[in-house]
Amino acid sequence: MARPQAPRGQGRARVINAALEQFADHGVSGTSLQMIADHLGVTKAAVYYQFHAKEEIVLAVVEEAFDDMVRFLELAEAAPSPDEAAAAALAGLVDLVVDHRRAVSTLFGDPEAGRVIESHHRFQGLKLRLGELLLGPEPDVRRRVAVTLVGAGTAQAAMSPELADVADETLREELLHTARVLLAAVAGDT
Amino acid sequence: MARPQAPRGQGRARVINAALEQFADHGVSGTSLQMIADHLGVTKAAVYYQFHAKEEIVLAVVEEAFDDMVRFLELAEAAPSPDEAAAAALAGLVDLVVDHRRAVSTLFGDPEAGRVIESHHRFQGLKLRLGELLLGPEPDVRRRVAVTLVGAGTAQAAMSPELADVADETLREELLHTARVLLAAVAGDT
DNA sequence: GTCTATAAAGGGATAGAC
DNA sequence: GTCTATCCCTTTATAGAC
Repeated sequence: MARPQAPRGQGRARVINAALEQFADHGVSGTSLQMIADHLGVTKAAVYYQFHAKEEIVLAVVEEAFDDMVRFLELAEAAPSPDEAAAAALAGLVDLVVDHRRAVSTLFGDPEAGRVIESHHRFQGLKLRLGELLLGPEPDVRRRVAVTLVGAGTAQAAMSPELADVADETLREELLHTARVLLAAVAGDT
Repeated sequence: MARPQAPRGQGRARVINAALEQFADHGVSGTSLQMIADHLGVTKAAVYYQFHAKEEIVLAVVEEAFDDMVRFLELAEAAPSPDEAAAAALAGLVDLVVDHRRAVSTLFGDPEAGRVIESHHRFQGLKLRLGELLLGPEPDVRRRVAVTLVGAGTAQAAMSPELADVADETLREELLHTARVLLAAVAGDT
């Protein structure tokens, strides 16, 4: 809570962090610029100096996590086989959600954040590319359900209060293990 | 969209349905009473006649689904063994989320709905009871992660746009199958 | 049971002083 | 780079006519 003349030029980053916390707790729509400003101990006008609109803040929050996503998608897409691509995508997804445990609720759950994401073409294809990597070629309904469950479940589990006491590294290992076991099991039966 | 003099006395139910749609699309905080009223083709004041505050609407929406939850929890808790209790709880959960595909996003994802749920003691214990049934006695971290992933993933998958084309019955079967396979697989290894 | 009108508060956003 | 002050709009909620 102490905020003793934070280093200059860090204004944007501080706003992003404050916004992230509030978004996670109240959702994007439930967070006012006043809340963000109060949380930082500054005025609304000070926040507007860094971002000229609320949507820009949402965009900045989203952008951080999605940059990581682009990176692992490219890695996964370069894999030699669909199976290896799926495995790489899964590992990347787990890393992403664990690294952004707090941000995930905003990225995946919030309707307003979703609208911002959809309105920016550069994010458009990402979810689709992830989906295709995890699904593999010609998925049946069983695999589609399993992949959706694993994808959404992984993200939700990472941010779940019930698992807040689990350390990042442990969570990463267990999520990866659980997801792998499930996808392998579902691939096995027909 | 046609709303030709709906049967009298159905006012509350119509408001609940309209609210549900808007909550799912915009979140609770992102939904104003004006939106609900517009969606119904009436005025705000007409909505206020049915519910004296926005929170009451949220409560009513939540209540419908949670009534079903109480029912299957009691059934599951009456099961003779922890394994059978977990299986019954899982089946109940799948039924619940499939029956309320649209409402699930509000119930599980929305921060504002969460606050309303927490502030009403009669809902307090439900999530805990469900957790205990699914976890079984003395769960380790692996099972905790798996159960959280399955629980959250099941709910999210049910409301996911990617699976919107899957029929209720198919979705029910596949979700149940996937969840069972996963929990069995995780129970097997140590 | 539904309307108009309105009060009171809070939201996003801007101008301009310092 | 941060502040005060302000504008305009939307929100929740109420009062009272029909």
